[in-house]
Amino acid sequence: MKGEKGERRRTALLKIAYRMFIEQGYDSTSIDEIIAEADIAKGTYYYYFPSKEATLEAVIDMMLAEEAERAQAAVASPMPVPQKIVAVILAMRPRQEESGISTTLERSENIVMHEKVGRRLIEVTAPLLTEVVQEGIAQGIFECTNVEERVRMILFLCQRIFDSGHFNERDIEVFVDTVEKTLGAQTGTMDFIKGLIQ
Amino acid sequence: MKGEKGERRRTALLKIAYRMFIEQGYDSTSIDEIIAEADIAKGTYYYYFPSKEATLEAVIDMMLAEEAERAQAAVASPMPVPQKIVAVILAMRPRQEESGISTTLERSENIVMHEKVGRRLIEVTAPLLTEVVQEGIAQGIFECTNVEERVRMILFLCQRIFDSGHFNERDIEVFVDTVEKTLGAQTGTMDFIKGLIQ
DNA sequence: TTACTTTTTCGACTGTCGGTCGAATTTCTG
DNA sequence: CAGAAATTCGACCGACAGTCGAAAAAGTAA
Repeated sequence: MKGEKGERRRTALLKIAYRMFIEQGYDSTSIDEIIAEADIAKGTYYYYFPSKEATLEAVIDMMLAEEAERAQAAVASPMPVPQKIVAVILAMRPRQEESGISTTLERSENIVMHEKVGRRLIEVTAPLLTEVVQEGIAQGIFECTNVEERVRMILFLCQRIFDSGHFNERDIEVFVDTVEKTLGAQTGTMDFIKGLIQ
Repeated sequence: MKGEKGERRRTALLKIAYRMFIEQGYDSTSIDEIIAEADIAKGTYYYYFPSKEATLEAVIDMMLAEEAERAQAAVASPMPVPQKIVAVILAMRPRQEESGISTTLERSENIVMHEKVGRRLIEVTAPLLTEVVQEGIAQGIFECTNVEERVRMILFLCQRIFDSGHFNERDIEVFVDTVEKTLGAQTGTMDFIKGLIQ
């Protein structure tokens, strides 16, 4: 009939899982390791999570929540449109902790986690960026139809850029060019993106 | 000092693995199932493949080989440029057998396989399409720099379209529009793509 | 306090799976 | 035919996700 103590334990487990998933990757973190770290029996773990994958899902929610909040705040603020775009794109960037150790390096593993984070990130970010772009259209900076689809495409490309070693200048140049053209912006309008990537 | 009989067994195993990976997905196909199907002892299996993942790699090679050959032939032929592009894009389309049962449906599993196939497919296809686009530039159909990067980006988007349920008309319209603009083609030049997707 | 119900915890156990290994068997070679 | 090399075998291992019944802890009502 309670649940408050239980919630705290769940959160604690979530934080441990979060850290370990980021440090060693999802696949190579075993439940046994998590419960050892938490000093907990296996049954207890499965009292709070139905499966390992459910834990990953919850961890991802946790990761995205803060980031989404920050991006949302930026979008709602009275910033100029280009700066809002920067804010949203920055949210797409892999978190420092991640890139530090595992995710970036051994990305042939961790595909599952990486993919899931990516999908969710786009889901969260797309409506925000759509709003910004529509604001830009109202201001005459952009000119296009099918905003929603264009935005999703841009975010998708953005993810690719951040993902693997696709970091050379040419790729970025093509990306910026594509963004400008697909949104119907004047050439050079989006040049500032180049700066914030490297 | 031989290897001919051995090669045949390897190929047989590869074909079994290929079929089972496609029918049930990579993750949910166990080595035990494969060797049962092949009526082979486990040691024999590992005499031919160092690991399950190596088998997947080999299977993917097998899958891509034929497709790449066909695309290559089309590119080398004296077709008009647009038709060559069709040929390459068709090669990106998920194979019928795949979409039939597992890969498309339960794509939350099979991520590993799906991802690997995707990467390899782009690796194989990119140089071909680059060649075609350069031919198009020579003919004045396209006009752009950084062809290699643009092509990779297009293939990437193409994959996304075929991937998940991103199949509505608007997405395709945006895709076609982006391709035209990124290659510097006249509006409408690439409209034929719309037809060949649905 | 006591008697009870509910929530939480425990850890031994199971089944599956990828991979190993040494020995047996077959095939090649001189 | 003898010895070497290639091939096959299957018992075995360790790791791991997940289960289960029972015990302990916490809550409730008298």
